Amino acid sequence: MAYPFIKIEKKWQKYWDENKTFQTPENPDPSKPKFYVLDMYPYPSGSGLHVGHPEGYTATDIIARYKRLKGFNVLHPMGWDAFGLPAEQYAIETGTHPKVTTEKNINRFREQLKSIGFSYDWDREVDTTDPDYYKWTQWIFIQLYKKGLAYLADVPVNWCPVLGTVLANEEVIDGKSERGGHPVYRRPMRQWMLKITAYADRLLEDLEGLDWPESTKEMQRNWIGKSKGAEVDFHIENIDETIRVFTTRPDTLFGATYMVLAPEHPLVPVITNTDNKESVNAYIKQTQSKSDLERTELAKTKSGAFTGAFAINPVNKKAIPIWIADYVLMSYGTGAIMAVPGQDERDWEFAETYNLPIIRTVEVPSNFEGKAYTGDGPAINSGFLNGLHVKEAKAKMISFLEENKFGEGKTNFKLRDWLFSRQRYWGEPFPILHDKNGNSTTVDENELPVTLPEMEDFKPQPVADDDTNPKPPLSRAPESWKYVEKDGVIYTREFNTMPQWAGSCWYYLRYIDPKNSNQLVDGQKEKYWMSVDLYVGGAEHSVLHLLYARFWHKVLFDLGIVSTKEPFQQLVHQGMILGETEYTLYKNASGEPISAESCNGLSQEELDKKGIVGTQINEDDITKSGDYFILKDNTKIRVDARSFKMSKSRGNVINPDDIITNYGADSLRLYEMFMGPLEAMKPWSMTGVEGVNRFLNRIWRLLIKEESGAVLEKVNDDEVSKNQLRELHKAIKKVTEDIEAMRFNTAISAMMIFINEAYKWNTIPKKLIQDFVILLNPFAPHLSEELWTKLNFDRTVAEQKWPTFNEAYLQVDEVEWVVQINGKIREKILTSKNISKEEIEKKVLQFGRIPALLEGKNICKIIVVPGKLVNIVAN
RNA sequence: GCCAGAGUGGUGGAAUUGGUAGACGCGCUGGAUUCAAAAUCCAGUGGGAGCAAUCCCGUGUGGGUUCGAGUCCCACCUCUGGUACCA
Repeated sequence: MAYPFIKIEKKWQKYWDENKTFQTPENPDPSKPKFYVLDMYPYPSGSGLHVGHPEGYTATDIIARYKRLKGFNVLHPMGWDAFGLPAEQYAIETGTHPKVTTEKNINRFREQLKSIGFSYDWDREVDTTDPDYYKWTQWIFIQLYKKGLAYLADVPVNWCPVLGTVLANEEVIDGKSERGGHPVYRRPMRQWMLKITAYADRLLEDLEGLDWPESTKEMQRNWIGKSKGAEVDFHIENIDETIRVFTTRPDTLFGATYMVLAPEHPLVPVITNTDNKESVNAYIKQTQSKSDLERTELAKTKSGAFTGAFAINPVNKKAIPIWIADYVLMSYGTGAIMAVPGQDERDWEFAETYNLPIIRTVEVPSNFEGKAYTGDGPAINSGFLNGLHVKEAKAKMISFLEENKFGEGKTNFKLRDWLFSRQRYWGEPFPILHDKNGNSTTVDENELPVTLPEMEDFKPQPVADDDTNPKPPLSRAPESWKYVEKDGVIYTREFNTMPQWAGSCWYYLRYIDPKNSNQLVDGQKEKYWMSVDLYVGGAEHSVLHLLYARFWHKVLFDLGIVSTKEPFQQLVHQGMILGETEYTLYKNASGEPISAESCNGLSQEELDKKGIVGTQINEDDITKSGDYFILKDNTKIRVDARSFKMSKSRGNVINPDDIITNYGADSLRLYEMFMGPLEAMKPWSMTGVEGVNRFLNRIWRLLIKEESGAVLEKVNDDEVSKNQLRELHKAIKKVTEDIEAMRFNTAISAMMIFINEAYKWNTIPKKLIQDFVILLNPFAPHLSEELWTKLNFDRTVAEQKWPTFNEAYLQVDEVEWVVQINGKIREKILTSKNISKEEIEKKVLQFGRIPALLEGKNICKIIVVPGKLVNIVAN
């Protein structure tokens, strides 16, 4: 019989709610240390919570409850990232206002989170779509604007026709939108930009001090993409123009045999001669018509066109041909390069395609077989640089360029300014007014927020062609909203809205002071709570959210609003939870089973074409042979064993509500933590859930009479035995250390070991079990509170102190040594723990089979690892 | 291609600084209980040889360092995530 988890969990959730058990006081006791533990707040989607959410949330909840018991003031809040495309798409499809859907979804999410028993301070909830919240998002934008960090610009943007909006570079992956995977095209548009590039160096440098996963820091470094080199001016033969190029390899200037401009480079029409005009224009047209997707897909072979013009290499005055090619991007560097095929793989490929000369300027190693050589070596064919290695040659060339005014040393970043406007309805309106001459100004700060107008039709409008600018939904807002009179001048409001990232750039600050109507956050409170001590969330935000939030935080730091350089001191990503492992048997068109290796590497399309169907089969029908699974009754047939990402279409989605109903919230929490390391990707297993549920039942039955619910007689006031004390303190030590290191799986295993031991005891002293119930509390808070009450202990677990372990209790009188001969275990021997090195050596040589095994051998050496192992080296 | 991380039983995963590989859970096998089943409890469970004591093999592969390697070094293979002409 299962313990009555439904009743227990409801009871305690209600208790916590009514007593505001986990409320963080407005003015916390300053004598206590603080701990700010933050979850990445969810987007409240219509499908509710999935099992991925409670993974990170349980981890932080364990930490929060543990830290409270440890005597910390804990800030552990939750809120909603509620602006964004899905609510709006849904609204468009159903005609329901996004506000309505959002509210409904938020209520559902809140209810679900409460049903898992998370210890959030619900009085600090934030909602990015709440005007009281986005008032401050708008306020921050005004500060950015005032600092010159927000500007309007005509720039080539990522236009996604399906979504009817532009996207930031970070939101485009392989030429497709990050959300939904729709194609993205380049087109020029006048848009709001945020000058994140002004903070590039600081965003890069300050990564150093952060306790973040190395991979995430590396991703941000790559995204910022700092590279040092030089800019060099090339005069154009017979035309009074110069073209500036950026290169990271100024040392290879002698090997520049041609030059390439991006097709969009402004000097292309100027320098192209009449003979080549037609082919150049044709090439430009060809590149323009491609989407980003096609452009990357077709990037296998290099293409380009000759302009007919020549540039003069400043270092040797040689004339080199100028080409245009789409492998040079207008958006990076100067949009022009000097091509050095000898030392650059792309240039080599292009030179091969168009038969352009190749000069090596770095001596290749004797065993080198490739084409372009990008490694180090002495310079050759390079005049005054000959013999110098790359580093010295670079430095010498840069001073040569600077002395002769041919160019200068220069650092470039891959990071682009952040495209900040979206042509959608469901986002923060910009606090910006435009006059009829095209000048813009900000709304007065005391008139914030600029609320979203009520509208019937909030669909984005498709645009006919690239020359028409899309009309954002707000352009159809009521006149009373659209036009504003200020000092006798009629202004038009900005019709674009902010991207979804805006609200999440600073929400962690609002939790500190969520109701403040005068300031974004009170300075004193900010100083107390910041920075976030632990931030847990998905790795998918490694670049987007985490980079944007760091940027805003630095701007707020410069404004003196926040006191720390960085918002999130420690960051942990929870791993993805996959569906249950599936065993797939493939069958060919005639329905006969075929071996899995013949389908490996084939796409779903190719499988469909061949009529191959994968069917799921039962684990009982297969067996393992070597590295593969095979059919039991046809051992020639290999079967695929894999777990997949949960998805509606695959039908392998696990709903946390079902787990709570069938096994309880404590089981859900415990299972999510017991599955494996928090950061790892791991498959779901229903039998695993049953396993931890069994464990909770075992705890219950250890102490409680099943029929009556009363405490068992063997739970009494007896003295705690030495053995019991040791087992308890082993558990305290392990659980404490593992929580600190966020190794929750092994912490749970330590509690299981304790309970397994406890089942062997005839009596269970209350004193002993009391500490165990506290250990259990962060993991299974409902069960632990209920047991606490049943055992008639004082107040609630949440008000107790975390037990400390005493090393003295862990001591044992006897130790077991492993006796090895030449590294192989031959005997085990028990001795008192205080035996000396000499004594154990002597003892071991006469013990058990050891003398016999050493017969006829010379002992060279005896290695003793105190209290553990003796290794006799003999030949 | 490049960058980062990971490969351990049938399975999810444990193994402080190199020192008993496989903790704990799942599954499986046997037993107890039951009219029977479920649930529960007890025992066993890496592979191979042997009646047994015991021995041999075993942490992706191949080398190396060491008294001793899952752990350190070199080369390679596979998988996962990120990225893609960034000059």
